[in-house]
Amino acid sequence: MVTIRQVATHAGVSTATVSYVLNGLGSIPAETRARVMESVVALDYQPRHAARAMRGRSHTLGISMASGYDRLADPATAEILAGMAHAASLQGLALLLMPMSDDIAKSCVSVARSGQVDGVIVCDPQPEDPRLTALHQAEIACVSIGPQGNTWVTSDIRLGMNLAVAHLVGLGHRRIALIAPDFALAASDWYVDGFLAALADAQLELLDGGIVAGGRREADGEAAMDELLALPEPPTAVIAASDELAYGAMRAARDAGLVVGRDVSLMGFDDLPPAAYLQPPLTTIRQPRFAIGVAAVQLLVAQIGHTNLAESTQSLAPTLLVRGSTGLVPPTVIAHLSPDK
Amino acid sequence: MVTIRQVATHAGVSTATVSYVLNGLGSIPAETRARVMESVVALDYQPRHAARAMRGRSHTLGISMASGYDRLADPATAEILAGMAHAASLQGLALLLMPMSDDIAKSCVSVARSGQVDGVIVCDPQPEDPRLTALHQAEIACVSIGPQGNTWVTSDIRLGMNLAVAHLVGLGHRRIALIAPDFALAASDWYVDGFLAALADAQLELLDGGIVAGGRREADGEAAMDELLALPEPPTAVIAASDELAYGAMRAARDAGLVVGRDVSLMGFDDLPPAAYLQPPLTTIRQPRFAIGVAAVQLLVAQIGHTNLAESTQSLAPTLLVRGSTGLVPPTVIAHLSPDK
DNA sequence: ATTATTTAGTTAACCGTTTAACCCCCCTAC
DNA sequence: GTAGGGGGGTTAAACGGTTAACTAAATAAT
Repeated sequence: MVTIRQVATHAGVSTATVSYVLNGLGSIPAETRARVMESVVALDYQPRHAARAMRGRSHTLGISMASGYDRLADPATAEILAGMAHAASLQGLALLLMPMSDDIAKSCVSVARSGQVDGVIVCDPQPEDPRLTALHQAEIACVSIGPQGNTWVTSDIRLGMNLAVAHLVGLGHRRIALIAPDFALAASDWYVDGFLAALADAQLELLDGGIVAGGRREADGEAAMDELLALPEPPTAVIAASDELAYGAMRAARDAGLVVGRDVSLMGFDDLPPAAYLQPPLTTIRQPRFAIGVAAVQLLVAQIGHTNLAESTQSLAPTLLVRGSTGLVPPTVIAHLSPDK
Repeated sequence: MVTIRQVATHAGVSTATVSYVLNGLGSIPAETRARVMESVVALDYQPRHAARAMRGRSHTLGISMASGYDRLADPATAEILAGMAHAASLQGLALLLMPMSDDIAKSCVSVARSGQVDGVIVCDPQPEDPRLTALHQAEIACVSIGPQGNTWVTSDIRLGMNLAVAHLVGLGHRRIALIAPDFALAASDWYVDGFLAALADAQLELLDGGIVAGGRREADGEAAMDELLALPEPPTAVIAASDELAYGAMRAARDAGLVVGRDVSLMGFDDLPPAAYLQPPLTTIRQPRFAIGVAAVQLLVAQIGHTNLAESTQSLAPTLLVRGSTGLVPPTVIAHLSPDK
């Protein structure tokens, strides 16, 4: 274990001087600086992180997952994490996957209060998430991935919905339905609001039964699609609020004897790995996940410096990915609709 | 900032006693212990991690990625990470995504030598990975994900190949080909060796041109499949060394007018998210990724305790997932083969 | 009755940095 | 000639725990 003292002795200076050189502080002439650096290299000195962190910050950001680390295995979460790791690495910050006990809020705050991290990124925040209230009370800098708390970053769902509807309208669709997301989702309202706003933008009316309760799993999407297809006047295009719902919807359409992309258009939302491999490949809205991770780190870093825990939020733009599951509105339906209007 | 001294004063004992109580050391009667704990709760005391880590260990494991954190976005990597996070959390250990500079080996070792982590898990180790040599030289505990270095954990590729071949043989296939993986992969030999051993087990001969150079990307798989289908006597079943290769192979088969699962059987290797959504769903070998992550943490923890950095390796069993892309050998081919033997 | 052991604690020396406060010397200005 | 002002350092006090060494009293063994 080489300590700063040994370096100081070797270079013939005091430990303070070594410290100043290493941190680029104080007024040290180039000659002394060089001598110190030589000793640092010669002894292969590496400052102890713990000793360093005792005074200043830990230069580490914590990541808190809701209820178990299974969520990490989710490709979407992984991509956000990759963005965070990238941004953190650029700033020389480390990312800590915080260990957690049964009481997640408690373990999350205790890790932060122990000073092991300078701030926390809260993933999958629930409405009234106990972690957020506890972190706020302990005055610990934090940002959530999703619209919850004071500082957060999320995907602009409304814009995404607008993109989706505009794409379908561009293909001639006028009867567009929505398979809604799990209402437990923090941003669930945004999907519906965005959808309605986009319809209004296109001067379309919401069709009867045009918004059907979805959920989270594939089976929910399947049931929802069945429901839509059973409508007296079924939609010609369907937007699922998540790719997973779309998987199920596609199966339902196929089981009903329809060719997706020709007889009925179907869109997903997320762009998960399977989307491009479905038959037909799924047209979907790609969430800017990597960018969300990057932004979260930047927001948190900004918050750590200044003590003002001011509100600060960021909505990042998703993008449209056109693949095979959407196509021109079927002529028969146009014929059917024309006299209708 | 509540310190241990304040707790000691509040409880009317010395700091040493508080420390002993908190760490469950020394001989402290229940009554004193209770008094101390009361003070801890009353003052809402939280020990500083840095101060603690100055003497003992940091109770943190480092994770080193090869060349950039993009790999984190890979669903396979994410699942391993989830396993690591799970196992670490159970032991009250935190996981640190180590920041890295241009010189990955250097930054990796310096984080470890600074004592910020007690050991390192090396992901995607390359042959002669500079991180491994540097870590070993610095006598830092480490385990790699993949067969490289002294201590590692990986999937039992040979067993997986055996499972795959046995499955196909069970369906009546005798002409089985392999699309080989990227030869830069540390375990690439295992795929070929395992395949050959499995053929031998089944008393089958390797057919001419039965192992074709693959690669890593989908396009490689497509080209390889084209090559196999152009053989004078093409195989009735093909094993791709990765799911991604299989995606391409499936496309090639379809483009050649074959129905996968009927005219030709195709297997993947990995079980990535899209596999179940291909048309037909891909029969594949599921890698025990979560378990690999768990095992890596356990191996590392074991190594950190004992100073003997003895070799220790672990191969975990993959499992067979039968889906739609494999089926009974086509009767025509059987007829064609029968007189041949 | 004396010695040995155990129990229940205390004291204080660390751990390796950072940094406020100080010192000394040389130079400049008045 | 002396006060003032930097440049170029040094000293030593934190920081907040842990833990070896020690003490004092109570109990057990001889």
